[in-house]
Amino acid sequence: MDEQPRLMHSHAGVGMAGHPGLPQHMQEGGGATDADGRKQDIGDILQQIMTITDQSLDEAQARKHALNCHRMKPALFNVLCEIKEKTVLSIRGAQEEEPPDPQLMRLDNMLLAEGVSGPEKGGGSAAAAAAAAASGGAGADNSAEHSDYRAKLSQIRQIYHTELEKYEQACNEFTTHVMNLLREQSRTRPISPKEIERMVSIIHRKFSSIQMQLKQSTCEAVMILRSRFLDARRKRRNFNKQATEILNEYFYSHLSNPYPSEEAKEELAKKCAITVAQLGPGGGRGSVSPMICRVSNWFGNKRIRYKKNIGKFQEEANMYAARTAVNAANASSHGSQANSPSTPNSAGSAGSFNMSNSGDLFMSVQSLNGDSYQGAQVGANVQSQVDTLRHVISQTGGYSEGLTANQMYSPQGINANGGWQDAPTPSSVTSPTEGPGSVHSDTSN
DNA sequence: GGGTATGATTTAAA
DNA sequence: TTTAAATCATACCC
Repeated sequence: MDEQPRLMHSHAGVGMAGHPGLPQHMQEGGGATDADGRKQDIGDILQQIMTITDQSLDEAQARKHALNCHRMKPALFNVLCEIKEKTVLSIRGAQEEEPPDPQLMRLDNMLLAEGVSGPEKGGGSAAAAAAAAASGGAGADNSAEHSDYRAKLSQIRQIYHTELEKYEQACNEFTTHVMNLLREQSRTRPISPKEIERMVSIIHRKFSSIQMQLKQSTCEAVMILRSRFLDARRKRRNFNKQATEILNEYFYSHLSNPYPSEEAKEELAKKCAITVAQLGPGGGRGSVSPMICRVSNWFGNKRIRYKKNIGKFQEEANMYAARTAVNAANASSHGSQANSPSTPNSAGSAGSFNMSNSGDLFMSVQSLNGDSYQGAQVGANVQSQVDTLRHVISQTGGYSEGLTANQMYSPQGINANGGWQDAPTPSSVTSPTEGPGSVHSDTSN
């Protein structure tokens, strides 16, 4: 473009009497024949312009060149300038600055907050961190899931940036192309800088609307990913049967005070092979380890459900009482006096706790005898109790069959106030002591 | 599909 | 911070 485009400012002063669109020289020496000839010329030029698009590129270039060199061209150009002047006036109103699109702003903010746009934060994202924080301390243990989340988010981020770059490149290319075209066209028709500016802004607007679609899709993808991630975290995973049995054994053998200490919880978690659960805010019950949290959850649920419906749990209580009694008896008969009350089953075998010191066991065993509980019986011989129990079992063919719940088991652990017999002081299970009103005894005595 | 069991979460209290 | 209690949400069973 070595030739300076003839922009609109070059036509100042155009217009005169006779023919407002024609310059002076076109109206001079006017005979009828001349006028007719001029009209014919203009008509020809216009006709050529109209048909220029129907021609091949080479032909069009040749025609264009011919037009540019035509003697009537300056006159025609000025006519077009004048027409343009009026047109530009009419479109001036549409040039107003538009306020930023609120939806676009929302999308931008969201992408920024999710870590998709803006600077990348250590390969992760603000959202991942937020999700981790929302999970209530389970973050470290869920690193696998987090890394999965981060990887997917990073993928989204990458796709987003690639697409965005493509759009921007296409936008720039298209803008350059249109500007070149307009510059080229400005040789044959008047084009104001504002008009070019306007065209560019139209192009940018079109591309930004496409960008908005991209941003919207990205946001949706992030939302889906996030909801899936969080939903997965909320999923309940049942404990396996063995874990439930271990927990139940502990619960029923510590019925008077089913509040395992932190250590006991940890031990239980290990014993049960409790995996990391997806504990959300509050679900952790304030504990440090998520595994311990799950144990705490289990005990919390168990305590409240047991208390609410003791009758329902009687059979279960009987069963576990009998089982622990057998375990105690076995331990006792092997001469291995239980000596580790603090940590469940530190001496016991495969998945059962040694409850030799558990007063709760006695409560159940004594109930099996049909005797009402008497504090004086505290310290009764373990073996005799177990023998009785075995007798009952052999007679009934099962732990509870043939016996009513009341015969087998009477609700224990709950005091008249609806609380547990032992003070609900957590972590006291390590060494159950005989408090006032306590109904259990320690066999080690 | 509906009922129940059960792990997780939330809220309030101590 | 832990717990009780209520509630939610899902797994499981029929």
